[in-house]
Amino acid sequence: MARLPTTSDVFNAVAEPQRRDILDLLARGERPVNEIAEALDLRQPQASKHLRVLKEVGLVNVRTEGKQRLYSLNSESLKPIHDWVKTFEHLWSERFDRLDDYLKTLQAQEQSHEPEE
Amino acid sequence: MARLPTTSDVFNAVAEPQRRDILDLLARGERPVNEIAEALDLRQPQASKHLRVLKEVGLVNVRTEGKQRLYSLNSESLKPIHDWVKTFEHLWSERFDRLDDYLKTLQAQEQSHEPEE
DNA sequence: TTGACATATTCCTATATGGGAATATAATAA
DNA sequence: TTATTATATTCCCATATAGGAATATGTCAA
Repeated sequence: MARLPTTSDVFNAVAEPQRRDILDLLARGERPVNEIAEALDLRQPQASKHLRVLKEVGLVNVRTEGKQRLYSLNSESLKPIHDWVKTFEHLWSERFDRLDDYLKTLQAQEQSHEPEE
Repeated sequence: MARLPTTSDVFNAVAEPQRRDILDLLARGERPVNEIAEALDLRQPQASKHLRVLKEVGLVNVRTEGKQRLYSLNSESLKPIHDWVKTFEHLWSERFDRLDDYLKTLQAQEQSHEPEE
């Protein structure tokens, strides 16, 4: 049934590089649409469209101030990605190498106690 | 020009939940296609297709053993996601609250030294 | 060779996309 | 009101899906 919509979750929303760029920019503070568009070399309508997706998945907030709409980052919405990818961290990080060795040692000891499966 | 292909990078590849499930499974060790399909309640062709995408972006490796093809996780390919999302960590993590406060204090002191912008 | 098992590929289709262009809506000022 | 500025939406289209179904390829054993 085709690919999941970009608005289905944060994973799909941030798959688009320009939307990640927007989040990177907003990490430094809230900004109006035009400033976002200019900073990232986007046309205004495309910026608005990307912001709509980010808004729908909860990655940004908006507030109106005069004619402008100020978008800001809602960084907590990135947690699901952070949490997921973190579960793999120990597989490559040196920081966890010693823990890895230790766990393997424990496992080896257990197996030596129970030879049969 | 339409959405980026799922094979364009790891961000797009892992946007599909079932592909994340496959990676979660492979984190516990290499497995043949049929076992992956069965464990995740997928038909074999769909499993093969997802594995093809994961292979193309370097998230998995394969080796042939008899009739089987054993897929394994190449966790380092997840680093780009890990690194990116980590840059936002301090925005929500309590672990960084004190550092945040400290930096704000520093900033406040600097501003008190240079009242004019 | 033939058969059985394991995996990959192809064809089909509904669906959603991102960009361009044009236009609509909103808010303020004159 | 009208003009101006800021933003959002709509219409268009080329493109890429993910799943189902069918089939092709590969590997081994008898």
